[in-house]
Formats: sequence, C-alpha cells, structure tokens
Amino acid sequence: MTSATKKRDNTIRSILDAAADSFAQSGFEGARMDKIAAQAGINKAMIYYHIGDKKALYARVLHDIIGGAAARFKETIDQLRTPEEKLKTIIHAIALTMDQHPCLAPIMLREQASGGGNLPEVIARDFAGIITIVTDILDQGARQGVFIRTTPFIVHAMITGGMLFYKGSFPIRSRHIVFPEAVQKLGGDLSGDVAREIEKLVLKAVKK
Amino acid sequence: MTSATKKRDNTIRSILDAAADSFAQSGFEGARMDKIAAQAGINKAMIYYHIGDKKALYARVLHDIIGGAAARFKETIDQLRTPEEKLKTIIHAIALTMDQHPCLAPIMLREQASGGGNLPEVIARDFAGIITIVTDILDQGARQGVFIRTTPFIVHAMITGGMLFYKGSFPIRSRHIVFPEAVQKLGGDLSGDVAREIEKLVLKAVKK
Amino acid sequence: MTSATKKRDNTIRSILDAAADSFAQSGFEGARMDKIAAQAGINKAMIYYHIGDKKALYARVLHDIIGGAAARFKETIDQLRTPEEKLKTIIHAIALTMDQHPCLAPIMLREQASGGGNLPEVIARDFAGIITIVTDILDQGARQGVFIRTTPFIVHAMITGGMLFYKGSFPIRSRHIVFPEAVQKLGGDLSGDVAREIEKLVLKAVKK
Amino acid sequence: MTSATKKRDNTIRSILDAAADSFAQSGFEGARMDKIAAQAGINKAMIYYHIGDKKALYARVLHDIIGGAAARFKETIDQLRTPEEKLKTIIHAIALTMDQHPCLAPIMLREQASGGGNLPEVIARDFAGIITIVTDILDQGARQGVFIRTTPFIVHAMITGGMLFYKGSFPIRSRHIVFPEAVQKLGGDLSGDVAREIEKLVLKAVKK
DNA sequence: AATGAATGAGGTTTCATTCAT
DNA sequence: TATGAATGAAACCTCATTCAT
Repeated sequence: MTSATKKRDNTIRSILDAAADSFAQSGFEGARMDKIAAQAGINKAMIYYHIGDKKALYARVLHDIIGGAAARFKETIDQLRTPEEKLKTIIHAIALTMDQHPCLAPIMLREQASGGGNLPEVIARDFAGIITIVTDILDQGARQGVFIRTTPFIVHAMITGGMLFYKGSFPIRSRHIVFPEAVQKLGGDLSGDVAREIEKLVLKAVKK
Repeated sequence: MTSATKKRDNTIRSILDAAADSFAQSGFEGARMDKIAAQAGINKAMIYYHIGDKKALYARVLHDIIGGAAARFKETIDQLRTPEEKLKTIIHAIALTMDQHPCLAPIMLREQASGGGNLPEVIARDFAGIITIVTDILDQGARQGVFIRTTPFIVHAMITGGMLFYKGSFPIRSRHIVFPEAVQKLGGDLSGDVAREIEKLVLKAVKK
Repeated sequence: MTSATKKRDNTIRSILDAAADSFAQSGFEGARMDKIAAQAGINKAMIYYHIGDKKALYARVLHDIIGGAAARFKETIDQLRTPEEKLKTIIHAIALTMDQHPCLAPIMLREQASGGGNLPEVIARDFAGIITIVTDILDQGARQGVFIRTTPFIVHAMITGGMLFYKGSFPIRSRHIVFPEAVQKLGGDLSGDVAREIEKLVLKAVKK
Repeated sequence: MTSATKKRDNTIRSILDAAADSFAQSGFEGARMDKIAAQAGINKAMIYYHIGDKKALYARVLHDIIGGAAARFKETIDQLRTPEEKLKTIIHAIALTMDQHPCLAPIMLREQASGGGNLPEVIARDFAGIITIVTDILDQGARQGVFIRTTPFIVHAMITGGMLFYKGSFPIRSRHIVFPEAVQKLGGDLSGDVAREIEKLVLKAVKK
C-alpha cells in the first residue's frame, strides 16, 4: 500500500467518523458539512473531492456502520449450534455493538422516524441482513420445537427496539428529575445487566 | 365563545396539525416553517403571532401529542384492578394511540435519537408520565406476587420500543424486496394482531 | 370640552409620549409600532386611526418636542433686555429643556446624523426658530458693541452641540472604565454646574 | 503577500467602506446588509464569512474609523510642545478628520443618541482615547498657568460637539429656506474658516 | 373608538456547493 | 490533493400596515 493511498484512506476514515458523529447527533438535515470537515480536521472541499455531496456522505456512513454490524453478527452466530445459544448470543452481540458504536442507535432511530423510504438499496440490504439473522434463529427454534410459534419479526422488534429505546431515552431520563427514581438510576449501557435481563425476558417469552 | 376566539382556536389547531405532520416527517431541523404555514392554510407570520418561533412550536406540538396520550392512558388504567388486566390494557392502548396518531412514533423516535436533552421540562414530564404508568403496573404486580421481579423500565422499553420499531420499520420493510417474505407481508398497524402478540409475549415473560 | 374629546386627547398624548421615548431611544428605523402601542397602553391600530403611519407619527412627535421648545425659548428671551442677559438666560433655558425632555437631545442628534433632508417643512421651521433666537442675540450684542464679531451660528453650534455631546456621551462615559476619572465622575445633567461653566466659557469667548 | 491574502484584504476593505457609508447614512437599524453587499460589489454571504453578523460589522467599522482617528491625533499632538500649540492643532486635526471622513460625524452623533451603552469595549476605548487627548492638553495648560481652570471635558464637548452640530446641520440648513440668510450661506466643511473661528473662540475662552 | 387577527414584503442569517489557485 | 474565497438559494423571523368585528 503506497503512502499516498494510506493518506487518502486516513482522510476518508476521519471524514466518515466525523460525519457519523454529526449525523447521529443532529440527523441528516441538522448535520453541517462545515462542522464535519472541521471535526475531521480537513478542508470542506475535500469531502466533495473524496466522497461527494451530503447525500453520498450519508449513504456511505450508513453502510459503513450498519453493513459492518450485519457482517459481524453473521460471523458470530454462524459458529453456534442451538437456537437458544444463538438467541442469547445475538442479544448480547447487538447490545455490545450498540454500546461500542454510539452512532448506530441514533442513526437507526432517525432512519425509522423518517420512513427511510429513500434509502439506497445497499443500506436496506444491510438492514434486512440483521433482521434476517434474528428471525432465522427464531424460526429455527420453532421448527426444532424449543421455541413457541411467534411472529419472529415482532420478537426482533422488541429486542432491537427495546434496546434502542433504552439507550435513546438515557439522556432524557438522566437529565430530568421528573422520572421515577428507579428509572433515573439506570445507566445508558446495554451490555451487562441490561442485556442479561433482556435475554432472560426474551427467553422466558419464547421458550416452550 | 366569541367569534374571535373560535377563529383563533381554529388557526392554532390547523397550525399544530400541520406542524405535527412536518416534524414527524422531517424532524425539527428538516421541517420548514413555510411549508407548515402553507399546509395549515395560513400566513406564516401567524405562527409567530399565535405560538412563537420554531422551537416554541415544536415544544407545543410535542406537549399536545405526548401530554394528551399520557392523560388518556392514566384515565384508562385507573379504572382497572389487577396488574394483569392493566398491563394487557395499556399495551393495547399504546398500540391504538400510535396507530391513531401517526405523528407520535416518528417524533418520539427522533427525540430519542437526538438525546432530547434540551427538551423543555413540560415534555419531559409528559414523557415520564407514560413511563411511570407502565412501571407502576409491573411493580404492583411484583408486590402482589403475580409478576416476577424485573427491571420494569426494561419491560417498558421493550413494549414501547418494540412498537416504535415495528411501526417505524414499516416503510422500509414494505418498500424493499430484500427482506424475508414473512417480514415483508407484515403491515404497519399495531392494534389487532400485533398488539395481541406483544401482549402474549410480554405476559409470558413477566408472569410467575 | 366633552368627555369624548378629553379621552381622545389623552389617547393621543399617551401615544406621542411613548413614541417620543421610542424614537429617542432607537431612532426612526429602530422604533417599533408594537412597542409604542404597548407602552402607550393602547391598541396598535389606534395609532393609525388617530395619527397615521409611522412617518406621520414621527413628524408629529418632532413638532411636539421641538416646536414646543422653540416657542418657550422665544417667550423667555423676549422678556429680557441686554444681549448678555439674554445669552446667559438662553444657555440655561436650553440646558433645562434638554434635562426636562430627555427625548429632545437624542432625536436632534439623530436628525442631524441622517441629514434630516426629508424633514417636513414644519419641523425645519421649528429648528430654524431656535437657531434664530441665539444668532439674533449674538448679532444684537455685536451691533451694540458688547460682543465681538463672530459667526453666530458657530457659537450656537458650540453651545447646543456641546450640550448634546455632553448629555449624549453620558451613558458611554459612565458605563466604561476606560475614561479618565475626572470625566467618568461627571453626571449627565446640564442645568446647574455644567450650564454655568458653559455660560462662563461662552461669555469669556464672545465678550469684548 | 499571497494573492489570496490580497484578494481577501480587498474584499474586506470594500465591505468596510460600503458599510461605513450605510451606517453613516441610515444608522445601525436602518442599514441593510443587502445594500452594503451590493455597494461593496460582493456576495452578501461574504460579509458573514469575513466579518460576522451585523453587530460585528458595525463594531468593526466603528473601530476602523474612530480608532484610526485617535491614533492619528495622538501622533500629531505628541510632536508639539506648548498646550496652546497643541490645542490649536488638535482643533484643526479634528476638523480635518471630520471633513475627510464624512462617515465619522453621523456615526458618532448616532452613537450618542442611542446611549451607545452596548458598544464593545474596544470602541469605548477608542472613544476615550480622543477625549483624553483634549482633556490632557487643557489640564497641562492649567497646570502651567496659561489656561484658566475649567472642566476640560466640557471644553472638549463644545469643540467636538460644536463641530458635529455644524457638520450635521448642514443638509438641513442648506435645504430649507426658513433659516436666516447668514446661516444658510455657511457651508458644511470645517477645516479652514470654521476651524479658525472655533480656534479663536476656544482660545479666548480658556486663555488666562 | 377599539380590538385581535391577518397580511405580505422584506430583513438577517445560514449552508450546501463550487471555483481559482 | 488541498485551501480559502465565493455563490445563490433558501431558511427563519419581523414588522408596518390593514381588516373584520
């Protein structure tokens, strides 16, 4: 890899990171090209040079984040046998990913809010990938007779949606005194206790 | 009620309705005051005259929607006895409300995405109101020995977050062919089958 | 005078007072019809009903203030004999008027700043009236041989301009620490010590 | 100096010149960013890019004009010995500056009219600089026994205020026929006869 | 005479994007 | 590749003025 290529990759990496931050925090409309460039430590025109306009940047960021996650999940799950093991593992994997990539949750929440209808096909595919993993596990479990018959997507919605809600509500919960004390004391991280509780609830719900 | 008051109320109502639409569809940053005024069929300056600037309008819309829902929920639940009855009922009530107010889900999703930390206290209070209702039911059930001990907020997150996810993902699911067939066939409405399935799963998860 | 007429006069009076305040503080462009109406305690439309548009209001205010002053000065001076007496008296009269009508100075300053070219004739006449009084005194003194020959208008400029400068600079002087201590300690009122000092200086300058 | 820097400086200079004009003619509130940009021959957004918002532009213009004058005055005066020489010279210097910078007088008049209390410290400092020069001269003269004891700021007010009044009243005087003929015949320029007359009057007033 | 609602033009500011160097 | 300047469209908001009651 030549030094020029490495430099180029570095530039692009820093742009994507900064952009992910901005899009997560402010959404597509709220994000500012100026701020992204500044945070990336590069000249604004370089974004256009290396990546393209705001829409292209957004698509690239989304693919970067969601596509990566989908691939990692698949890899993790494929090494396991039983649906129960798989379900437990994917729950913790999703939780861990959301904790490690704080941009993921906000961006997914926003995409859903806006109907996401104008998403490029690539991203929809990534998105579908994650969903398929979970629904496949549940279907497999049902076929093997260890899980009850459910609408797998609804279970997936409760897992992923629940986590998004948990993480997303953290700033609100923690900043305002009007919430019940027990709620206010909860943190924002999923992996650990929260993921374990979700695992417990989900398994109790779906196991025969 | 004088004629002027009636006119005023009409104007304000049409502003709030149009604004809810826009905010839901495009988020705070993406919404356009011009478009809101046009859709409301009034002069743009009237928004500032009757309500205030964009931030004030947003707060008002949120309070209108979320505050109204919180109040309705409370009323419904207070008439019931057992935690199980209450839990079943609130699940269907939340589902129904989300179906009837299509703005609710997108707006809540976005608020969570952006951390919502700078929400006015009023809205946080409305928000907390809904959460308190659900967590109280679960606490009550646990004390009475009919529910297992859980972290009630996590259950609430899974119910509400699951519904938001289900509704929010509808446009994406239905527009792209890359999703599993079973997922693609699902609709966007919660009340009815979906709410019943959620009810079933949640009760199986929390009942002793 | 009927009760209706009295009420009408009261309304107009309160409008003019509020308007004078606003125009003095913010200038023609900076003044807001809303604020004037609010301060006058009347409905905004009443300004248009009773007086007319912003320009008409401004002209009316100017005439009210400057015209009144010119008339009062003339009356005061006509009762005196010697140019020296008259000159001393007019200096104190101008000083007193500026102190009693805090709107006068700002409005005159602004009018001069903007060239005042589009002033209605009435106001120009009022303005000229004041100038004529002073220059007449100086001319008379020169003819009688008690004053040296000067360009009377320049003396008038130094008296009036000096007072306007003194009063106008008060907020700046008193609010910032960067001014010499002796300057910062001076007040904003003219009548009294300041007027006496101006009188002393002017007479020393013009007396033969 | 790079070509980019030169271009930048040109742009900024043309903005400041156009802005000085507009602020002088119409005041802060009356000035229009559109018009300033048009007169400067640049794109409106460039003002915000290079300088900032309207307030920042105003401050910059004031500092440019008043700060520059203060510095020039100081330099001129420091080369002279006796208070009398200094006083004569500063009078002519102020007169010349006001003639050469037609924006100075209107802007200062307006600043005083509006109390100028919310001026940035920088400008107040410039302003104080000029005042200090004159009052120092008078103090020095008094200490040396060549000038009578006065309140130096009042003398300064009469000099500067008188000049501002003289210049400021020119358009009004010359445009309306209602003024005494002798007044109407006077011009608008200070340097030359007018400054000499002021010099004469001031020295007669303050010399022992 | 009085009120509150309404209007439309226009003001300031922002921002994605492109250009010249 | 990289930079800083430039552009133009459009966003938010204000305000003098008028209308309907």
